[in-house]
Amino acid sequence: MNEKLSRAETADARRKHIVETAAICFIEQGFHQTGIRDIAKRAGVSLGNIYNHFDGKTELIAEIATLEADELAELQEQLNQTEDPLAALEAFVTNYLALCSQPAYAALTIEIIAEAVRNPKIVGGFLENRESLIATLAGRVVASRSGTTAETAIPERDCAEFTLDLIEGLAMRAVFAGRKPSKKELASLKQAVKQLL
Amino acid sequence: MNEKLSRAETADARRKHIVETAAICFIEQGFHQTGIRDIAKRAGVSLGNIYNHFDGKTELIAEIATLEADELAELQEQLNQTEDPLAALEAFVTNYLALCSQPAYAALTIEIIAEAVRNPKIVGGFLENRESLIATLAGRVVASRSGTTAETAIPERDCAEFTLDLIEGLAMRAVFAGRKPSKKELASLKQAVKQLL
DNA sequence: TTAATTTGAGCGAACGATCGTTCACCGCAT
DNA sequence: ATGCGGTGAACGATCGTTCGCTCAAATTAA
Repeated sequence: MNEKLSRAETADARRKHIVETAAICFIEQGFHQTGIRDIAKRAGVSLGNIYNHFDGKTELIAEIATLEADELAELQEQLNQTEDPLAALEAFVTNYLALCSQPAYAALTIEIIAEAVRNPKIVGGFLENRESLIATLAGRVVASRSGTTAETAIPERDCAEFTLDLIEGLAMRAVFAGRKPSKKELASLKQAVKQLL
Repeated sequence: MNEKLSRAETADARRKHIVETAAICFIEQGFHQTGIRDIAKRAGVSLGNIYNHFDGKTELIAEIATLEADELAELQEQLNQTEDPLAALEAFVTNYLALCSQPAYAALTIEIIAEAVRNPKIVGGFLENRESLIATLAGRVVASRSGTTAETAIPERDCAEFTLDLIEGLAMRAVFAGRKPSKKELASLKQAVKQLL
């Protein structure tokens, strides 16, 4: 193919590389403890050049936030493709827990949340993807209930949110303790999700 | 009593006042966006004087973290004093949700967590109090189960953690949306907690 | 095709602001 | 007289961002 990359291609690659490097820095040092110079140095790029690709520091974390949110889309797809709703839910719990339990993912999430509190721009696509995931999840919840109709059941929307809460909470505790969730904890989690249905 | 306060008394009052002012600043602007000068100015205290009372900026957020953790002790007491375990749990859910739903409390919590990731000193008393609360909660969980013995039940310790996860998750969502949890949400939450038992 | 021109990636010094912290000094309570 | 709460100027470092510049690729004109 093309041995030489077009200008647009190298620019895109550079841009991507800068974002990834920024993510690494934010994970290791935190958003506010990371200077543009740190990112530039680590990415092997000049200080000023970063401003040729990004409006500023905020756009960097915002872009990372959307990248994180995009990972939810994959989980959502798997959630939809599995026919048996209960099996789909079980697999989702395992997969989403595995994602949230990654120290790098957790660290980034915390930085993003802390920043999003005061900067609505960052929340951007993040909430949209999550909202979409919640809706899908709620659909599977209601599907898994067919047959056992209890009129005291938790509204499926709330049930979906609670499921995410449980997964994220367990993951956060594990990450803070510097370990992966144990099999026992995963079993408890699956049990809890089942009992919420 | 004493019209004039002793030197030690005024010093303690000053210290307290500085911590509270710092908390306000951290809530409004975030930890890293707040300068020592901001705190000094707002507290009506000289810049250098803050260093007569605190080692530095980190000690301020650490002290705030312990203050936040102390609020958990009150909830724990209520949890123990109510005889009926199920009623105690219901009341706890309501009270802890109310606490976590306060925007100021939530904002501080996020700042503390984000900072605690890279500074173990801050976690200090925070995790101890939480651990104690979890233990108490687990005790009430097991008490509320007496009579209905299902051998598939979630371990009480996990059940206690899950309960906190649900409360905190719901509260965080409400705060992020700029509202209080609705009565419907509270009802769903209580229902969910019951189903976890 | 070649020549002229525009475009934008890439660079690093420089800017002004602000950061956390220290310091020498002051004055009152002990 | 001693010590400590209180002060604010000053320090060195670092911050995010801007600026003028170079140069090669892309585009247009010839």
